[in-house]
Amino acid sequence: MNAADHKQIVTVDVVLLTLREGRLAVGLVARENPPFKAQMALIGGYVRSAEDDSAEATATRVLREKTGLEGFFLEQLATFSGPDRDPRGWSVSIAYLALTPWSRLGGPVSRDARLKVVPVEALPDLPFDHGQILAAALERLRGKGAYSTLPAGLIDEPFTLTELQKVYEVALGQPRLDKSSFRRKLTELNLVEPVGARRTDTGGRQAQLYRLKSGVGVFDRRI
Amino acid sequence: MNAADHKQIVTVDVVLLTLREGRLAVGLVARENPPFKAQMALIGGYVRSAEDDSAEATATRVLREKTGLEGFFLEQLATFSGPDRDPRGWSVSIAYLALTPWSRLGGPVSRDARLKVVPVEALPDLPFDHGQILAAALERLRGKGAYSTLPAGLIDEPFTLTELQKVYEVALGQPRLDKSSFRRKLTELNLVEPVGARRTDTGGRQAQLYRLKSGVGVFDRRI
DNA sequence: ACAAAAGTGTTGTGTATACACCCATGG
DNA sequence: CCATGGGTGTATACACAACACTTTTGT
Repeated sequence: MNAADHKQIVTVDVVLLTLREGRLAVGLVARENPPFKAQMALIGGYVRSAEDDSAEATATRVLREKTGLEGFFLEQLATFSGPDRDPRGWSVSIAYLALTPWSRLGGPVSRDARLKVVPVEALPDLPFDHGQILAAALERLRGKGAYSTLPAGLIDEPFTLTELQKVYEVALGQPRLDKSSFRRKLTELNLVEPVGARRTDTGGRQAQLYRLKSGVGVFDRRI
Repeated sequence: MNAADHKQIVTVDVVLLTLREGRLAVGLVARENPPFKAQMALIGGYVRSAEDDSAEATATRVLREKTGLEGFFLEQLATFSGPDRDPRGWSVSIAYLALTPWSRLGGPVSRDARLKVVPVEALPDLPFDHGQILAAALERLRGKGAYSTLPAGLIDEPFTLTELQKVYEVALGQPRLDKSSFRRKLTELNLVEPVGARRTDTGGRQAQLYRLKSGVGVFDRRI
């Protein structure tokens, strides 16, 4: 075993998903350096031993650097590796899924022209194996979204149940969930709790606002 | 950013699980080198850029080196990282879950005295964060086992349905699954198919033998 | 009064659980 | 003919999807 055997490149890539104008969208940045300079890519960067306490810390840091924000929902996805996925050499990318309401990106985005939030149905060609990583993220959202409150990370709290249902429909790729079943499950499983306000700007009857009871809840039944 | 920032250690650790005498057990090897020399630890090793085509290839290789065998069921678990988990420095461990029937280990194990298969209820202290990695593996087995044929990787094909049910009971930590429901689900969801032989060595009525229809099947209902 | 959106009931269909029962084989 | 383990049927309770219906608000 020679010296080169220990020189793998270690990076983190984050799939930052949000819901923009009713469509699932992903945050991409123009790459500043080669390879693939100026091409749109997932938010990512090298792990820095000196400042990062874990790969998750790297994810938090690169998100802060590219969006100016912190406090995203963040979950490890999977790790991609091999000699060919990066032209610089044998590389490891620890991939993360991040979720955010669009309202948080609406402001700061304008300050950093490099960050673009692109609908997943209108993606440019992505460098490295970022297409695969994004596919894994969407599959996780669909899969885990069916039995957890994961999709709630895509909108602001508080929300109305109708709003939340629309988020689930988009996240799961299901055109129409049943209103009655959806509400019963969320309330009976104690996943949401009402806040003392109602939404008044919708035209019809004023809707009760809710928030999640405790972070991301996972349950055994499907939504 | 200085040069040390790119010098993370990249390793792979494999949680090799099997079913030994009715109990869940994990394959451990005595470490040959410091740190923690001679202590029992998960099967693992450095990623070697020159010979490994991916982290999964590293997992396959270290399994071959420690057990003399190939062809295990293998699935990526998660990646553990940080400055403190390994005294040698900032490290990344890509963890894998491997499953095997005990019969495969029974033979070659005796050839390599370093490999021990230890019941998970009688574990020694493990080095690094191997305790955490093992916990993640058991949780994956329990979680995914409830809606997939994952636990079948713990026994030989062909098997009787009673045998398979016992494996599920141990893997999921459930003392007693209902026989009728278990059988109905496996057959109605087309997960197993009968082979043309029956088990004759059980005392009572001869049992039909089955095998999995197509690798590890995942389904939406619980077992 | 009407439209629009929120929110609730009702009903048929299916699925799970628990349990009892029958079948085949060896001693 | 009894013990042992394999294999099947059923009844009750529960969960779900679909759909209709009622309620509240703005215009």
